Amino acid sequence: MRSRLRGQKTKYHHGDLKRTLLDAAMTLIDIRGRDALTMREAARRAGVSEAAPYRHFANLDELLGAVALEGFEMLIGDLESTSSAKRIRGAYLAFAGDFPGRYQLMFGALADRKAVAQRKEEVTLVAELVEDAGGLATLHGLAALRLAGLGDGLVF
Amino acid sequence: MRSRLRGQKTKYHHGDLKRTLLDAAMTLIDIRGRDALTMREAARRAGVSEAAPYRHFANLDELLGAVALEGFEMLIGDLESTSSAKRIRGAYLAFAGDFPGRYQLMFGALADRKAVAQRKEEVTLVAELVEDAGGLATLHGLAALRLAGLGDGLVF
DNA sequence: AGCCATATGTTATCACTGTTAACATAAAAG
DNA sequence: CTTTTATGTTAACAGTGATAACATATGGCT
Repeated sequence: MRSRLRGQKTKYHHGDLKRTLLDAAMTLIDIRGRDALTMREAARRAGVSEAAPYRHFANLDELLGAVALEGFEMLIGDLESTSSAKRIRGAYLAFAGDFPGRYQLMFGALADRKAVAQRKEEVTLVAELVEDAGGLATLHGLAALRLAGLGDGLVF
Repeated sequence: MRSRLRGQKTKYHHGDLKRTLLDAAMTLIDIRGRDALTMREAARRAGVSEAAPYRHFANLDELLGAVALEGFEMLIGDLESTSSAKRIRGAYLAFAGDFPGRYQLMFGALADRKAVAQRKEEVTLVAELVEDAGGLATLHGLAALRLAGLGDGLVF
């Protein structure tokens, strides 16, 4: 009967746990870095038990993959809604700067081979979108070096 | 008295543990990836107890930093002993391909701020060495995307 | 030579993590 | 309403970084 009440806090079933976990994961990864994202910490932030996430993500890699995928959707959206080459370049670098953890995850080495394959489509699309704005290799190099704190002296 | 014997296996003191740990770390990181390098696994490979490494490296980050530093020395050596722009580019990409884990560590995000600062000198030197060979940003972008399994379609 | 400070090992021990199994409950389908 | 299924919980396991307490070499000093 408790479940009939509309108070969210006492529900046995969360209702939107997958979404909440993803949000928590993205916040953690952007604010405190990739290593700060643990399955258990995401669970804590979502207010569920430490094993609950495994009903929605088979393992940590899968959660990381989901975060990366959402990142690509965001980035592609940003790039597609931008016109000039200069602005596309700006949008690309802004995304990397605004969501550093997510960005590193998106273009970093993934353990899971399936995730790498899936990611290729998105990366190919991104590469096409930035082709006239410097090219993916150069933009990614710039973004990655900046995020590593090594981009100060580099000019484009 | 046991110590007088020349048999290496029964020595209480290892004699060259720091070097051995570094070698084990580099092997692990290149062969099985960054996550495969743990303080304890390095200790096991060196044949010492799991706490012994802490006499030589305050923590895992310091060990990672030492690996990165050696990587820079190697890379800089490679680049300095190469002449034409084309060959420099080749040497750069070859290093990244041959020592993927080390490369990602060298140019990846580091938690330790001190390590980032120290690394800047090396990176600046590398940037100068490859300036006429495409530039660091582009070369790093290419190398990083390749290591992430995303470099197939990219041309330079 | 012997003595002592120091460097370098070892053995617990702690808190935290990923992950799974066994169990509990709510929601959905019949 | 009953049964199945989805989605939680709790308890456990092994592996990890790290530290403290202890043990043993090593090298300098007299």
